[in-house]
Amino acid sequence: MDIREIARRAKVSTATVSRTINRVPTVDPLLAKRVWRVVNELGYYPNRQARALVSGRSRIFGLIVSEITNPFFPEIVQSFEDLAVQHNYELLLTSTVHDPKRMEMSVRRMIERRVDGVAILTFGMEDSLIGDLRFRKVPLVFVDVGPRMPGVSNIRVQYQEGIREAVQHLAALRHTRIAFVSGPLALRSAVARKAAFEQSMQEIGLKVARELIIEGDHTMKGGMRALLELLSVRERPTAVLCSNDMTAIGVMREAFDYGIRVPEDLSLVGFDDIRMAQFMIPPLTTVQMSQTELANLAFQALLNHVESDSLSLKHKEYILHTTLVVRKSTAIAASSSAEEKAAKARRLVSRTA
Amino acid sequence: MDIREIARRAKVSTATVSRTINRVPTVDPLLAKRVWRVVNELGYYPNRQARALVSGRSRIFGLIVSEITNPFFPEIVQSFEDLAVQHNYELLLTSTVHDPKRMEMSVRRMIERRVDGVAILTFGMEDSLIGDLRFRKVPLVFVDVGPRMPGVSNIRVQYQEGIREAVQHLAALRHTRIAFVSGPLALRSAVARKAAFEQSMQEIGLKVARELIIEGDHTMKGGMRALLELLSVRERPTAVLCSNDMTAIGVMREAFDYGIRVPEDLSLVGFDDIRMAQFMIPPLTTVQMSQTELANLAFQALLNHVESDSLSLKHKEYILHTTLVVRKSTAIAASSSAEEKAAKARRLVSRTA
DNA sequence: CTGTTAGCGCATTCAC
DNA sequence: GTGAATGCGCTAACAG
Repeated sequence: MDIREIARRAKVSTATVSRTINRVPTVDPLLAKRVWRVVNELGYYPNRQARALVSGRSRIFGLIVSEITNPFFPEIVQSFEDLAVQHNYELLLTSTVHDPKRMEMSVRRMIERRVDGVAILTFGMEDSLIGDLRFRKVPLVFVDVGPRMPGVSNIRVQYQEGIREAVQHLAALRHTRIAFVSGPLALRSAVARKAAFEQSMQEIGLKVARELIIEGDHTMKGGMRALLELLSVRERPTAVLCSNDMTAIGVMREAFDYGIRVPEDLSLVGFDDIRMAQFMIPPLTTVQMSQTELANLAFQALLNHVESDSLSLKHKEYILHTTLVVRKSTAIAASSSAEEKAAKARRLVSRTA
Repeated sequence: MDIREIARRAKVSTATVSRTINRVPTVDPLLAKRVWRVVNELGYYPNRQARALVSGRSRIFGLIVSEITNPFFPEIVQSFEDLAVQHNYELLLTSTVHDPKRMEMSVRRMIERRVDGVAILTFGMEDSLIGDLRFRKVPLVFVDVGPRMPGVSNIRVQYQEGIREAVQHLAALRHTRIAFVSGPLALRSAVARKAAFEQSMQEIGLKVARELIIEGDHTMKGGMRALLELLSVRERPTAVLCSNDMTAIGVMREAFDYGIRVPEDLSLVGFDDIRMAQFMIPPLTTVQMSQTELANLAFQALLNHVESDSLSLKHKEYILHTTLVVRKSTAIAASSSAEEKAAKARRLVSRTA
C-alpha cells in the first residue's frame, strides 16, 4: 500500500495525495476530503524513508551519550523524546560506553541515517569526528566543550552559581572545614566544578585545605574511597561537597558503614540532582543541573539550526543555570557544639578502630 | 557525494560500488580495492534511507517502553543498543508515558519508519494496535502479555522461581509473619508476582494473613504508604517482600523515618534488581529479573523472525528466569529472640507515638 | 565478473 | 488547482 494506491482509490493523482497529506493549502477541499477518507480507511502511513530521500531531511535528531545507564541521562533522553514527538522528529540514540570505537561508530551511524542534527552529551569528541559531521553540514550542539564554529552551538553550564549557593549554605550552617571530592580531572566539567568550589570558598574567606580536596571519578566507588581518605586526615571535615551525586552516594554509603551519621556527623552535598538523589536516605541536598532544561536547550539549538537557513551558520551559546536544592543531608556543623563533638569523637573512634 | 560519484572516480559502475560495499564475493579484488580506496578517501557513507527503500528492510528495531526514566529500563535500552550495534541495526526508542495517545503515536512512528520489528515492554497494548502492526507483518515480541499468534513472540517470566527463593530465604531466617506489597493489580505482571508469593508461602505451610497483603503501585510513595499500613496492624510483620524495588525503597525510607532498622527490625526484599538496589543503604536483597537477559531475548526474538522467512510465522515463547540476590536488607527475624523483641517494641512505641 | 537499466515511495517541478 | 513526469540514492535484474 503506497501513495499510488491511495491516488487510484481516491481517483486523483499521486501529487494531489502528497499535497493533501502535507497540508498544502491550495488543494481543493473536496478532493482533500476524498483523499483523507481513503487514507483513513486503508490506514495508510507514508513511508518516511522515501520522504527523507526526496526531501533531503530525515527528521531525525541524533543524541550521543556516554552510557544510557548513567543516571544522569534517562531524564534527558525522556525529555528529548517528548520534544521529538512534539515536533514530529525521531530520536536516534547512541552510546559510546567510553569506547573511542563506539564513538566513531556513533558518528558513522548518524551520518548514514542522515540525521538533521546531533546533540553530543559525552563531554568531549575528537576533532576529526566533529569534522566528519560538519563536513556534511550536520548541525551540532555540545555541552561546555563545543568548539566555536559555525553550525555548532554550545550549552554553557553555570557551575559557579549552584556551587556558590552550596558553599554558602554550608558556611551558614557553620561548617568551615569543607571537603571537595572532584570528578576525574581529565573532564572539563569536573575541572570547572572544582574551580567553582575553590573560588566560592575564597569568596567568603574560607581556607581550602589541600588534604580536603580529593580526586574522585564520578562513581559510587570513588566516593567511598574518597571518604576513606578524608577519615585519615588529622582534622576531619564536617561537610563534603561532591562533584556529582553518585560520588555523594558513595560517600554516604561509606559513612554509614563507619557509623558516621549524615547529616548529624557529616553534611553532604551532591551535584546534578539525578532522580535517585531524592530516594536516598536521607534525601540528598544537591546542586541541580536540570536535565529537562538541558534537553530543551539542546533540542531547541538543533531546531534553530535546521529551521532557519540564514542563521544556521552562526555559532550560538546557551546558558544552563544551576541552583542548590536543599534536602536532608545537610545540617548545622556538629563541631559547633562541644557536647556533640565529643559524642561524635567517641563514636568514630569506636567504629573505625 | 553519492554512489555515482564513487563509481565515477573509481572508474567502475555504480553496481560494482554497491557490490563492493555490500561485500558481494564475486567482485574482482582489484576493482574492489580501487573502490575501497575512493570510498575511504572521500569518507563516503551509504545512505541508509535509500538502501532501506530499495531493499525493503530498514534495519531498525523499535523498542516501546512506558517511561525511559523508570529505573527498570535504562539497562534494557543500553543492552538493546549494544546488540543493535553488533548486528548493524538501529534502535528506535519510544515511550508511552502511560498515555494511550502516545502509545498510538509510538505504533504509528514505528510503522512510518518501517521498522523490521518491535519489542513492546509496556505490559499491555490494545488489540487494534497489535493489529495495525501485524497487518504490516511487523514481527513483535512482548513480555508476558503477548498474544498467541504467528509473527509475535513472547517472553515468559518465571516469577515463581525467584519469589519462592525469597520466601524460603526469609523462612530460613525464621520469619513467619511475612508481608507482601503488591503492584497495581491491573497489571498482569503484578498479579503474577502476588500469586507467586501466595503459592510460595503455602508451599511451606506459612499462613498469609490478609492484612499483610497490601496493594501498592510500584512507586516509592506506594511503598511508604504500605509500610504505614503495616505498622497499624495488630501483630506486625518481621519481613516484607515487595513487588518491585522502588516499592521496597519506599518501605525502606519510611522505615528509616520511624526508626525501624533494616534489616535488624525488619527484613526487606525487592523485585527486579534495578541497579539502584545496590546503592541503597543497606544494599537491597532482591529477586533479580535480569534486564540484560531480557533485552537479549527480545532482540534475538526479533532477529529470528527477520532472518528466517520460513519460521517467521511461528509464535515462539522464551523463558526468563528469576533468582534471588541476597544482599544486606535481610537478617534473622528479631522476634526469634525475646530480648530483641522487647527492645524493638520499646523503640517502635516511642517513635510512632 | 561487470555494466546497464529499472524501480523502491515519495515530493516537486512543470505544463495544463 | 491538478496531473504527468522527473529524480532523491541505492540495489537487483538482466544482458553482456
